[in-house]
Amino acid sequence: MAVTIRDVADATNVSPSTVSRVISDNPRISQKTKEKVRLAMKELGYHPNFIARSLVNQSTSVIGVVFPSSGDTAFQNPFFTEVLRAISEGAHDEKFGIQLTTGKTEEEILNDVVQMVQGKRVDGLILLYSRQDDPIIDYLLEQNIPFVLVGQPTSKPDHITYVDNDNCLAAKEGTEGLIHLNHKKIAFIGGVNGLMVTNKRLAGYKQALKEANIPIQEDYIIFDDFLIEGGKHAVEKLLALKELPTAVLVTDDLMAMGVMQSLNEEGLRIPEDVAILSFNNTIFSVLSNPPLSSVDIHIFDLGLEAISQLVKRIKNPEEPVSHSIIPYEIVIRSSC
Amino acid sequence: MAVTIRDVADATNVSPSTVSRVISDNPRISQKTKEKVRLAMKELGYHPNFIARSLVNQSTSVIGVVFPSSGDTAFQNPFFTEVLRAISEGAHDEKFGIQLTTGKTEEEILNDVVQMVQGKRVDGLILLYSRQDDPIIDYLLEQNIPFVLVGQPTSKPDHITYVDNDNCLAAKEGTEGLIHLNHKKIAFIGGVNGLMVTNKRLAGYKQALKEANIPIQEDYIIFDDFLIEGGKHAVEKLLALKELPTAVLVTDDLMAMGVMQSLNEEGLRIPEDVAILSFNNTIFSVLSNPPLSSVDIHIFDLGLEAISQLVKRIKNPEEPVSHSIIPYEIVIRSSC
DNA sequence: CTGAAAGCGCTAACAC
DNA sequence: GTGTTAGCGCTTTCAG
Repeated sequence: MAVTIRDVADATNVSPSTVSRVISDNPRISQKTKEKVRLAMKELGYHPNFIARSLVNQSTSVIGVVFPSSGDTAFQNPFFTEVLRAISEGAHDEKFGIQLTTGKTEEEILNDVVQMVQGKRVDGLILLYSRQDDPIIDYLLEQNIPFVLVGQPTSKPDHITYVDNDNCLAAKEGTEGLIHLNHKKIAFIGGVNGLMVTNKRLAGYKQALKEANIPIQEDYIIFDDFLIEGGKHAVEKLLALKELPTAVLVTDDLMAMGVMQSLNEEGLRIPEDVAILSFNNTIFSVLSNPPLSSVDIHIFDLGLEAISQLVKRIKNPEEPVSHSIIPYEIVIRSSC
Repeated sequence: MAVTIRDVADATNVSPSTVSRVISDNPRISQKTKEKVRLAMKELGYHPNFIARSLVNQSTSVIGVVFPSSGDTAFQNPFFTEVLRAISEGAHDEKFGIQLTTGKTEEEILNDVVQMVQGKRVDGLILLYSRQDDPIIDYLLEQNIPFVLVGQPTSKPDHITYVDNDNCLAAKEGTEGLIHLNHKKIAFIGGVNGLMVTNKRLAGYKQALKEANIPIQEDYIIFDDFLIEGGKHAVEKLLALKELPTAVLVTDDLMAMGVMQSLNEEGLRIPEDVAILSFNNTIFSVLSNPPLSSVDIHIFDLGLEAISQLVKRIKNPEEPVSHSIIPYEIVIRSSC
């Protein structure tokens, strides 16, 4: 059995409450007692039991991180690992632990979240995605537990603290860039339809075309998974059309890798035959051949801001809802 | 305040212990009572408090995952995200939660582990690396808490359950492959020196050379980080030599990417000028140009086996130490 | 400055 | 079958 506060108390002839006060460095305890107790703690190898503390404090100093329902594929995408890295770093600085959801289907994940929240395992959560009609958001709102969304909510924005880029503007600016390069036939390859980030970037793409008086062609708009395979499927669909686009806006580097591979297999040159502008500026954009032009959305900052907002809300439940917009920048390499 | 077992008891005119028994589906409770209580639980929105349960059970159903001290870089390397994915999947099936270390230095990580263990936050741990003189191993052994090592321990193997590949054999076989391709000048580019995986693969490399009567050339043996930069640094060192190797064994795909980049910049062709055999067979080996030949160490299986062993040991403390060796296979593409 | 006592929410003997 | 009681390890009034 582990050594408890009681053992320390007995060893030093003080009461458990005194030991507890020494742990929290309560100023009303004499220096002498503190030293005596601390010595005993060291000698006995005492270490506070967080579970017991959590039970009385009703807080665990652990935050939950919720992955999208394609969670098993998410680990492949540097976007998620990079936000996770930032969250991990921020959590460490704030002395919070992090726990991950492990479910793969939407239902399992909701279940994970309920376990975390009702089981009182976490003090707050960060959601790494935003999609339409997500019951998790409603649940969290209803439970009134602090949470931060990475991405823009589809509804009730006034009640939800989120951290995001201006994805609409980023996509618009990116598309305009392609237009300035004299492209008129520009395709859009986005992640799963229903994801807010996809919606927003699509909106920006359409705006840019509209303002340039380029008609929007629905079969140039394709949705698929944030994976290499997703990019490949998208190209297949484009190849089936009678007229290939001369440029594509791809909303994820990993997808862009798939797009490039498939184009290569068809003997199409990048950027001569098809120009590509991608998103996320991950390690893949540097490694690919040719190196990808990509919108750097500052993933790490997104994560850091999310954890910082969350901790703020955990510490002060009255903290008003806030919306942080992280700047982006377009990094031009050789793919457009 | 959340609804407790007491509230449910009051609402149904039974005692708290009865409610507790209903929760655990104790067979000695009458069907009628069970239904009555379950109905009340539903109506009141009762959900068990895991923290309270953990306190009395002395177990949390959470396992800790320990990242290497270069934790911030680990997230970049698909090896770690892939084991994590497997662990996540296994943990989910076993109804365990997972918590990650967040520290970046060795000291911080040891600290994280102590918090998890002494704070009774986790029932067991998985270490994602094995290096020489790791105080964490000693600590865990001393605390007598279940843990599983992914990799081979540097000492006390009889007391440590681990999951690994036969890295020595894999490297030997890989090197032999290069030798069969008529290479005599073969370099070894490994991860940080001191990591067990590096040692083992180096040993296999040396064995193969020895058996082929090829003298071992110390300046062909280079250690660096499991990162693109690591691979680049290694190439710099090789370029400084008077005689370039005609083949290299690189113990990680990400490093191999750096190696290839640097070789390309020097105008050296792969595999004509320098052949490459890499390790891990991650997404990078497929994406690179030319596609990398790589030793597939079955990362996912490594993770699954680790979590399965850990859970076994958590459920049965008497479970004897076990050593699992996961098979590997060499996947030949175009880099050698 | 320190101690006694209550209680966080739950489970597990031990009764009956 | 079900209730009573004690206790997991800690914090926090309330006394003194």
